[in-house]
Amino acid sequence: MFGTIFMTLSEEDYIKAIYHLGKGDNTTVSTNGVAEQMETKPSSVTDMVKKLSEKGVVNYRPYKGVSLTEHGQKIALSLVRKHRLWEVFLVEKLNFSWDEVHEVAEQLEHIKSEKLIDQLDKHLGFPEVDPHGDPIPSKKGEFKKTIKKLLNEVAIGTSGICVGVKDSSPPFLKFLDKNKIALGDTILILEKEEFDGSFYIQVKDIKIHISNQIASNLYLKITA
Amino acid sequence: MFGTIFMTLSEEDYIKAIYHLGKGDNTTVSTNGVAEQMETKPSSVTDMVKKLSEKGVVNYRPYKGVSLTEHGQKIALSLVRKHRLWEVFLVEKLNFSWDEVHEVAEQLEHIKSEKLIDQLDKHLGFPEVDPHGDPIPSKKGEFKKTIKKLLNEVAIGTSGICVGVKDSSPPFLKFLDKNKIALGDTILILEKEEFDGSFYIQVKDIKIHISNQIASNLYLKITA
DNA sequence: ATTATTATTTAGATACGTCTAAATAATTGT
DNA sequence: ACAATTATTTAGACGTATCTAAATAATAAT
Repeated sequence: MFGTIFMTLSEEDYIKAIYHLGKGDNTTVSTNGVAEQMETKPSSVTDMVKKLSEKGVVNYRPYKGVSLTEHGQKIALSLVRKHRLWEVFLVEKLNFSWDEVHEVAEQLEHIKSEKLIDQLDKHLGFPEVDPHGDPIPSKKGEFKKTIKKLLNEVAIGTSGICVGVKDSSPPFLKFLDKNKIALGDTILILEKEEFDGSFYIQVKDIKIHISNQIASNLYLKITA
Repeated sequence: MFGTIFMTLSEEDYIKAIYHLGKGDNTTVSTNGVAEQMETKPSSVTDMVKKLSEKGVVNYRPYKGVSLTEHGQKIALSLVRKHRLWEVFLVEKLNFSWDEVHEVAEQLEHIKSEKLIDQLDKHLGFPEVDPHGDPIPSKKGEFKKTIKKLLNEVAIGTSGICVGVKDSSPPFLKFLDKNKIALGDTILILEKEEFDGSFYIQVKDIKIHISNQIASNLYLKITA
């Protein structure tokens, strides 16, 4: 097997876009779809997709759309791996917040060095998910599936990452803020109070008690 | 003052090359010099230097050479700062060895995020020198001067980073290896034995005794 | 099924960064 | 001081990645 072919920055961005549009499965995606995702013009996509096809990383049939080859998928997964590892690094080691990491990770994911990524992975303690709760592919490209659930639907004893709210009214957000619950936090479900459906949960080493109404408005991402 | 103008990868590389050729002072350097440093052709340098001149980062007079403007120097120092901080990161946190860091740092130095660098600096404990003993410019562009000296010429009590050998014969290198002295190691001069000119030194928490002959063949880089 | 609409591709242009070959300026040797 | 040499620039070309405008294919509507 030859080492991964050299891809330009731009080529890598297209591969990632096609990957994300195809939702990780190898779905065929449209030229216009890619153009929108990349904030570019359809004609540019056609040009690039032809080139990627020559390189053997996508399957392209004019007017019929484009999908990643096996090789293309490997590259996409490697990029996703790098992106998410860097996100963990930024949050855990450099005090970035949940919503600041994407732009920087978008740059860092293009750095080419196998050793760098392997060592970064080790340095971070081989994390399984990124700060948004999304799974980090292994070196070989395997990764766990995750699902999004409301907190009140999650089994006792499992933990997940807070990824969103159902109710985004100011009072609710204020409540979360007061209780130091933020997006990106890992939440462990300790116990359910059957009497009123309330929950005992643990957020960053602090145990708190939340009503069922709160629980049914918080989305967690959990490893399936 | 406006934030730093956007520079492409290529432009940044030229700025750094001009900076290094000018040895940090604002010396005027030749087109051919830059071409050699960059491993490119003189005509390419002329083209780029014209563009950089338009952008106000270099002073360029045809046939007379090129130098950095104050703005160009700021950019160069910022690149050097980033490069060296990343080198420290790679060695201290990711177990890279002395000689593996350059290529990767060369890529990382182009990442654009002020917060990233500030936090990285903090994460590393605000280091003053990189693994090669070269000083790291502060955010404002100031940095300490360093000089290279033979170990036997260094004052007692000072420490420096091992950056080279005068005698590179196999027996000498084998001696260094046996005594766990490697390039990049910080060496502290503890005491000098006046009787035979030998030295007591400390390398990575270990005290050792070396002859004057050894001491006069080891180069240290010390902060002036 | 034919037309209208939308999606996609092609053709030709532009900006960037590079190159080679030719022209011109600066420097060196005698 | 002039010729020879070397350094530098100019002119014209190429590859990458993009764009606009026009042409063509696929899809939807009646």
